[in-house]
Parts: sequence; structure tokens; C-alpha cells
Amino acid sequence: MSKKDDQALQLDAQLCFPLYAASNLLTRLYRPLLDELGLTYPQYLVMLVLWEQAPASVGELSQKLYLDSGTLTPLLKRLEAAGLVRRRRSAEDERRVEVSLTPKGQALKKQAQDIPGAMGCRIGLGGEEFVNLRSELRGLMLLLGEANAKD
Amino acid sequence: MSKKDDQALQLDAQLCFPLYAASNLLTRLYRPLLDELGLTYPQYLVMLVLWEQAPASVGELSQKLYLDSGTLTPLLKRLEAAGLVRRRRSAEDERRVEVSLTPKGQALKKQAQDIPGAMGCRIGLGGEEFVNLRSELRGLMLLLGEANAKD
DNA sequence: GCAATTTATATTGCACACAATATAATTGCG
DNA sequence: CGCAATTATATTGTGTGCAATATAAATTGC
Repeated sequence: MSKKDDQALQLDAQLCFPLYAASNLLTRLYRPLLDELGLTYPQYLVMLVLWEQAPASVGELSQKLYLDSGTLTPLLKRLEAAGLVRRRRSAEDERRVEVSLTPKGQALKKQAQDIPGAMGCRIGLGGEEFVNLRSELRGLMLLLGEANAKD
Repeated sequence: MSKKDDQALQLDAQLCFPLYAASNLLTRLYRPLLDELGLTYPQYLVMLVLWEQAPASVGELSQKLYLDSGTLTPLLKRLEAAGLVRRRRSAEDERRVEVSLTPKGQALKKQAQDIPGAMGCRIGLGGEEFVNLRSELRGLMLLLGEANAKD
């Protein structure tokens, strides 16, 4: 086993690891803020989508968030149990489940307004750096989405 | 609720979401390759650390991978059950658990040699782009590690 | 028009992640 | 020395993530 081979398997040589670790750490950083809203981080993402455009089907949420029904179905049931969303079979297509906001779910948006700002402070990333990094991560996300779709 | 407020809560405005989605997608992309080694993605990360430096205590693994004992303990038990590592209480400090590689665990490194290259192909990221993005993600990881440590 | 295929969601089983807590070993301090 | 505080790991409980599979509704082909 040559030194070169070893190098490729070093933790520091990986792109995947800082991505993985940063994602975990960011979720952890969100937690105290989201606790006040009674949301987990993936639940927060679902609410972000719904605050922009409700109702949305499970499939639409799945496509936008890159999550499958095995993740979304129980998550949405918990949001429903919390009184934030309603799930209803579509009338035109009974296979589809439409997720809509309850008044309580809509009202929660006001409480969420401070979160992006508060997180920005906690991370302490400059405006330009923030925008650049977001753009690169968006690119990576799309790249990986395509790579996964190929198989 | 003004338009400006709305904007900050849009999914596309977030830094966190592409990070989260890219991390999930990358784990998914690793799966078929790691299945051949009988490893999950977090298990692969643990093995990367051990292939570089074994034995390592649970605490050292925890610090390097930003994972806590609640995640590592059962994961390490599964690696042990698979015959890849050994867990033993340290003689000098009985609180510590030293994780070392079995011959089978050491041998698995050879099978893992192709993985970084194969993943590089699948992602299709140029050499310079790869290095730059890795560097930025490493910076973000460290930034978030500090932000989390502050509380 | 109806059987075969496709599509949309749900269910099951396994492996993370992590907060909160528990337990046991070591250290520190009077 | 003796015991309180600290440190290292384990346990418990909840909520993801996702592959594999199941189910039911819609669509397609003949």
C-alpha cells in the first residue's frame, strides 16, 4: 500500500466529511432557536416550503427538499399532531395528499422571522462570503441530485 | 408581514438547506459503493480515522468526527460485531475505551482504496473546484464547531 | 373498456444523531 | 487522606433518513 493510496483515504483529503460534519453542526446550532417554535430542523424546512406555497403535495415537498415519503410521512404526521398542518387526500387525484397550513401553522411564521438573522449572527459569516458559499453549495446540491438520478 | 421578511424565510435564501441536502445526497451516493464493504457512511468515516491512526479512544473519534458517544457507542458495537474493530477499556484509565483494528478491519483498507476515485468520477467536480470547495467547507465546519462550543 | 403499467403515498426495518441522564473512574482540593 | 467535582463512556428516548416493499388510484395499450 503506497503513500499515495493512503493519502486519498485520509479524513483531511475528503470533500464529504466537512460537508457531513458542517451539516450536523448547523442542525445542532439551529436546535435551541427551533425549540422555541417546537420544531425540529427538517420540520422547519417543511414549514419554510409551506410558508412560501401552501398547499403542497407530499411529492412536491419531496422534490424540493430531496426527502422521500419514508421520511416525510411520519414527519408530516407529527406536524399535524402539533396542529400546524392538515393532510388531506386530493379530490381530483386520490393518490395525492395535499398538505396545507392551519391558522396556527400560518401564525408560526411570525415567530420564525428572527431565525435567519439570529443564525447569521451565530455563524458569523460575512455577507459576500455567505452569498458565495450558498451559491457553491447550491451548485453541489444540484450536481449531486443529478448524480443520484443517473442510476 | 413585509416582503423583506418573507424573503429571509425563503428556502432559496438559506445557506443551511443546500448544505443539508448536499450532505444527504452525498451519503446516498456513497451507499452503493460502501454496501460492497458492508459499511454505512458514518462507519466509513470511523474506519478512515482508524486506518490513519489506531488505536483511538471513543473521545478521540468523537472529537475528530464531531459525533457524541450516543452515536458512536452503538456504531462501534456494530463494527465490532462485524469483526472489524476491537473495543477495550484502557489499562491506565479505565474510563477510556480504546478502539483498535482487527486484521479484517485492517485488510478492508485495500478494498476501500478505489472509493475516493470512484466518488470523484460520480460527482464530476474538477480538481481545482474540488480543492476550493473542500477548503471552504472545512472553514465552515471549523466556524460552526466554534459557534457550537460557545454555548 | 379493461388488463398491465405507472404513479403517489404509506409502512417496515435498520442505522444514525443527539439531548438528557446515568455510571464509574480519576482528579483536585482542603 | 477523603470526598466533591470532573471526565469518559454508556443508556434511553425521540426524530430523522432511506431502502425495500406494500397498497391503491390513475393512465396506457391493445
